[in-house]
Amino acid sequence: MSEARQGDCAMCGLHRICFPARVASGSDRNASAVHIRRMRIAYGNALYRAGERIESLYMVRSGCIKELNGAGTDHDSIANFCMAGELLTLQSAGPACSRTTCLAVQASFICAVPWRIVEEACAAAPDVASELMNLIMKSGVATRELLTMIRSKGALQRVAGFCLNMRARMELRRHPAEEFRLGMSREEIAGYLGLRIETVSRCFSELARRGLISVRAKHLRVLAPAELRTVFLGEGPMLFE
Amino acid sequence: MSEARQGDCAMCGLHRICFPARVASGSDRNASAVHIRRMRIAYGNALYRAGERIESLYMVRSGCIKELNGAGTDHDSIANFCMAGELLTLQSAGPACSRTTCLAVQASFICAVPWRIVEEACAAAPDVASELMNLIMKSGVATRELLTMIRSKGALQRVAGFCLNMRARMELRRHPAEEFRLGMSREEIAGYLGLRIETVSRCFSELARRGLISVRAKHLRVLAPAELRTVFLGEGPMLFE
DNA sequence: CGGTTCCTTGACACAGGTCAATGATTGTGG
DNA sequence: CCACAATCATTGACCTGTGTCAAGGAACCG
Repeated sequence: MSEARQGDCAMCGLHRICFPARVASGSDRNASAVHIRRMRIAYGNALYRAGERIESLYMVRSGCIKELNGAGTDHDSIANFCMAGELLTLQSAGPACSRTTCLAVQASFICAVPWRIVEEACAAAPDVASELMNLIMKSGVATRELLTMIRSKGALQRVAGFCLNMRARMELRRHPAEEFRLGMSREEIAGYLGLRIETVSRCFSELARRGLISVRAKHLRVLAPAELRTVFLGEGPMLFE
Repeated sequence: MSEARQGDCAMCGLHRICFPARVASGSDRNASAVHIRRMRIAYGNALYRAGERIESLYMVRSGCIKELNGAGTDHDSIANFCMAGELLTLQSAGPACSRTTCLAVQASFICAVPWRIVEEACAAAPDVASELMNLIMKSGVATRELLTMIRSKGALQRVAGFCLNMRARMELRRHPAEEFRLGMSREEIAGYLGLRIETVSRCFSELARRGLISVRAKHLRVLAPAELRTVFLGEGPMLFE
């Protein structure tokens, strides 16, 4: 059973893009199973909290994790949503303690590689080190893009951008991209986008009214990505009618 | 002359906190002078532009540099202001091309260390490597804090936070912290904070009316940091009167 | 000193926040 | 499996903070 849980990396749908697997198998093709630890986080539970020492690099295997600045007591501190195939911890790794808290937005499975192993792999293989550096910087770029969006775009544009972003990430992981399930609540989306839940709701409705998406509860279907992009890029705020 | 320009690291007021100096002098105490290159960027000129290959790690020695996402053609893309003693390039270093454009907000002096030297120093000294990693992550934390501020705070709070932030950074570099010169224009502050110049102006005026700061053109004086912090932390938006 | 650019201030409009009521969805116990 | 409650999402009416437009005023530069 433990054997089975640890040995199925090759079977994992994410194997193609799995950085942990590449790290762990640096020297030995079969070592990955030994070093990668699997864990399940139930809804609402923490993977780790601010102030704790982070001993592993984590990847979301399935589900959705929200990364909160600090203890995450304020509802306005969602720094990022991590979907299947994405890495956590990149902003607060190393010897220092975590500055973020990671909570499961829905029941999630996580793969973990001890940082010690990551560091060894980086020292042994320069391409792994530079890939890690690239991943860290990319995570910074994502934050900056969110910042730019929130500074300069209206509510409808933000929500359109959110839908497109989610779609792109789903597609990257080879999920069916047209229709998928949002793991997070309206409140979490609102906090992430710097809006209120009522506004998020109104924007979803408006986009649905225009026939660009369809939403029912947490099920989202992107009907017209091209027009959605037009809305996202378009100037000015929400403009009903 | 070239000797003089390169040899005065020990005379530099920033020497205490200068990461480039520490990197360059890793093996040899006197090597720093050899590897650190100095340059002057005139007002409005670029240190580098998006798409260019970055061959050095840069530090602002004096003046102020604005880091823009992408080409920086939009006026809403200011990712950061870099003041004396602060590092650039941390988010877009390495083999990839720069994703940011760096322009001089005012005439500035820059110190540069080739990334090749940085990498060598990191390989040779693990504490330099971990310090670099820490610096990169800290720059990410700053971006996240800005994001949180803009998502959750009103205009007056943002401007108060901006004043406090500037003050703290001046203090860190041993500048006189009560009164200093803002290098950037109102338009640049507005773009950075996600506001319009009129709003920034009104907020400066309001804070001055309350006796917390005094502003005349680009000269800023922080009169009551404690009360300013109260405004910054306080809930709700601007609230004239 | 005159022109240009930047900053300040005012009047007004509107996007989105707030408050409140209703409807949908999920979870629980009989 | 159905009722019931609790939570979450939607929708409407209204209000306010900040954007927009416009008109001076101050600072900078030749």
